[in-house]
Amino acid sequence: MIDLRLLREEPELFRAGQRRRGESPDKVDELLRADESRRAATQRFEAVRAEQKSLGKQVAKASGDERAALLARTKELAAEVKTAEAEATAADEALRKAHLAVPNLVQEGVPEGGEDDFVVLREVGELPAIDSPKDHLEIGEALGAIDTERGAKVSGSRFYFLTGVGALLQLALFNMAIAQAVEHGFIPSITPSLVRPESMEGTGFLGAHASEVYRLEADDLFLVGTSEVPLAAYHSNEILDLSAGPERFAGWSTCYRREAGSHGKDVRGILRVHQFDKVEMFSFCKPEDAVAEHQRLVAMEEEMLAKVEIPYRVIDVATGDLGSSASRKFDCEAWVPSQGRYREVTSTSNCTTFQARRLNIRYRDEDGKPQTAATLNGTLATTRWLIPILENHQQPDGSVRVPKALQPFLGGREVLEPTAKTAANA
RNA sequence: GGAGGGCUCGCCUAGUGGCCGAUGGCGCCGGUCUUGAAAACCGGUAUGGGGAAACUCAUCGUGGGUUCGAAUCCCACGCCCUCCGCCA
Repeated sequence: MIDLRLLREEPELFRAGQRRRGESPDKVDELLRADESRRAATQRFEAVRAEQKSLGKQVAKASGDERAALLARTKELAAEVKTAEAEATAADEALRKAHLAVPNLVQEGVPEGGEDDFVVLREVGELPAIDSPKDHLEIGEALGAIDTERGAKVSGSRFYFLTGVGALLQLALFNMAIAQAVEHGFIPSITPSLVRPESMEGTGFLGAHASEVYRLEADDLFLVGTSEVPLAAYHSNEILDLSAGPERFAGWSTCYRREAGSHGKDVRGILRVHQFDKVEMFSFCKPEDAVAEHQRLVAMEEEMLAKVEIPYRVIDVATGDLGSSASRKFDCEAWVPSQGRYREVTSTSNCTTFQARRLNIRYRDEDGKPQTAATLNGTLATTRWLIPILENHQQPDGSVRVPKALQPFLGGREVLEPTAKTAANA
């Protein structure tokens, strides 16, 4: 939710923001009107309510004819109050709807356009020279690491088993991510994967992405698509102490996505799946620190990518491809040799105060007054990372070299060898 | 699945129809005292909306109802806790 005070003062700022996103500025004007009629309705209600209260006090003291006369008047008022209140409530609801419809203000400098109009900020690392590279699934199957056939048998398409070194590799990667997060002052956390509707709603995932979300109808709970949801909701309706700096979390959770509308896209292997694991960073900070915090999160992601020795590029996502909460988004895309292109492996968004306003997350400023906090999120590692790791480090004999930084987390293993016969096939 | 208890201002708590936005304690902030601190004492200390301001309105888990008037009475729901059963 955007800042209504700022909207009243500088509506043009938000109209321009809508145009930059490629959306109509009409929503901004609708919001302005809703805001105005809510204030008018509120004032009408408050006026009659104030009268009712003061007359009510007189009734308590009065007696006899005086009391009877007052009662007659207050009875009329009671009806007026009731209608005025109903109108105020309706105006409130209308404002809320209009408020939710306006996305966050886009940060200065974000490239304009759609999905393909991102700007490449930098490319890091040398692309490996691999003759006819095998893809991650072929490598993974030879290593006895990935089993999509049985995943499909047991759970359906876009499901998989990680087995043997596949399971170990993911655990190693995630442990390395958590270790790095702890080293940088993030609070390691393991979060719920099922959340209540208000948590889902508060983080904005029931808006445009509602069809992406699994819902357990019998219990009215949602399966999260990212631990951003529980981490953001963690401090909902709280006033934080940010005097010592941002509060940072690294949450490890399983993530679930319906992948509705992506039928036939990226169907091979584990690139696009219904269930995966992820370590997600999440920061609560003061709004003035958000831009610096965003850079910090990108730096964390790049540190991880450097550790697994994968070539990547960082892109500045264009306005039309931003989520409604984000003011700016940087993605890191890893080189995938079998596809000869970069694929997204991390994404970090600066949500400024947009998400926190909706979740009612505040902090106290120097004067002790509550102010809306800023929130940011970013990926530190996911199951998808196994793809560039396996592919970039594949060797002609079918083995896979383990990046140095990862070796301690794999019991010192330097190479993953193919198994003639995997345990699963035995 | 069954039975019971609870939900009030950071925490604990008082409050059974008007004098209640709400008591007291703890904590926190400021002051007095002190070389300094502690103790003691004094004062302050919820959030949001509207208003230039004076001020005003809302909020006692949520939503409805009764009433001129509800933290307080009635109904429904939510959540938390305990016990029993079942499962792990």
